[in-house]
Amino acid sequence: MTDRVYIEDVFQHKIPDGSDVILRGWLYNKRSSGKLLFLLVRDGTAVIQATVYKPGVSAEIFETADKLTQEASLTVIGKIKKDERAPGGYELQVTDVKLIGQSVDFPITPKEHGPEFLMDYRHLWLRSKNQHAILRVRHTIIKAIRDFFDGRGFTLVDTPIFTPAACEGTSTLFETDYFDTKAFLTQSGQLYAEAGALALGKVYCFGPTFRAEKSKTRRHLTEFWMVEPEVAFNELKENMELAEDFIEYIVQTVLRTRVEELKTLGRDTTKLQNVRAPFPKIHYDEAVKILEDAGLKFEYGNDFGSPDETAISEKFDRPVIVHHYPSAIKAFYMKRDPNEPDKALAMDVLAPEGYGEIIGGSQREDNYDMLVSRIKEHNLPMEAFDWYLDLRKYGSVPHSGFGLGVERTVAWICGLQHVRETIPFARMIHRLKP
RNA sequence: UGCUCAGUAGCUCAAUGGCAGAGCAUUCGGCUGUUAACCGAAGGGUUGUAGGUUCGAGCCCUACCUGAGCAGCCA
Repeated sequence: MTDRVYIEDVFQHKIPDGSDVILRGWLYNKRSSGKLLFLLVRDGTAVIQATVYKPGVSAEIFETADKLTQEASLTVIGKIKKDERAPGGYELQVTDVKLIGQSVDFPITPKEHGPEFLMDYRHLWLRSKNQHAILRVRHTIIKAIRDFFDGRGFTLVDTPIFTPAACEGTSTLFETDYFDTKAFLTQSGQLYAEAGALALGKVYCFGPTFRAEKSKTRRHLTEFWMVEPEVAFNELKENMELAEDFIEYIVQTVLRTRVEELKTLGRDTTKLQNVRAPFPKIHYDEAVKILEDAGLKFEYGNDFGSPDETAISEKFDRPVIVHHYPSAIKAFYMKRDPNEPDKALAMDVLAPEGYGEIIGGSQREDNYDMLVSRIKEHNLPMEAFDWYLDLRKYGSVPHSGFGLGVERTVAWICGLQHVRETIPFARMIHRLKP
């Protein structure tokens, strides 16, 4: 009896040495030594070396194996053997090979390629080892996000992608035609999550968000995934504590379960080991002092630029939380500190190693009249926010939340230079295909 | 949108203003232990586009196109 097995199970010693097995997959690479062929076969779980010895198989089978090309799909039948010479310590001694689908001139060779070429062939690039590792880490991060909130009694509240108006009024939105009226693709589910929090207490939304800014940097996508928890009765302090516990949980889960993938990516994990709560929490004024001490040109009252964030995060061995930003540079819905009326009860989490802002959050304005004047100050259309204002009319409470960018988090944990590799099919200003 | 850089074989890159090149990939040949295998041979080019300078332009000049990095915006 010959069973179909996954390669991963072979390396995890789940298949007894000497077993006859069937593997189904694709040809990753091939080497030949005359009468001996080395087929590197991948099936999505791992890559195994399969050997075809000419005198050991029929001429027809040997020729089939000899003519296989990169990424041809195939079925191989053979015997699993322990062998020190094989990568991973196991190989398959082939008795039969069947070609399923041929692959002529596969564009991505095992040599170097530039990012533009690889992004053009993103649908095929996903078949390579590093991309497997990244996507598996992404999967684990997303699962950790959900496990964290689910384990704390949060309810997932899905928020709409079509929205009637800007959430924050600052960013540029993608506009679409919606039955002869305008609709915009959401840039945040937060306002709806607030409604959810006042209904269910602890909620989070998790979905794609869209920003039409013409950003061309390694940190920006036009379509990215964001998770946004929102908690009734939480104030700034509890919000920051939730954020640090959350990030600790994500990072430690990846470190525990994705050791191999991080090794494949060449990620030095020593700095990730430090990611334990509590994180350092500094007031905006302290952050400004760090910049002044570092000799950077910075005007008090401004938001931090990318080089500023890097300079601040370099002072710490784990993510740092900056709070009490000037309210003038923050969104209309952020509550001001009664003791410091020019500052918002806002907080950003800056990742180490120059990865920048991965979380932005705040305590929300919960007073009806204050919120009305904020909307006026920001020149936002009052009628678009009538339902949002209702939340302050009927049993308003202090509440807080934040948003975490999934792709920036993946880039940081994987140690990648660019967020374009952290999502299967990136959408950027110059990239709508594939 | 601004600044900087780049565009040459399928890919990654060379080529002082003077014959268009290499490695990999592909095809053919060789090899029973390869590890991005190796050895030998062959095919493969409107040098991003348009114009200009020059006896002569891949190289210099102008415009445009495409992309990358940085900045702003933000997660």
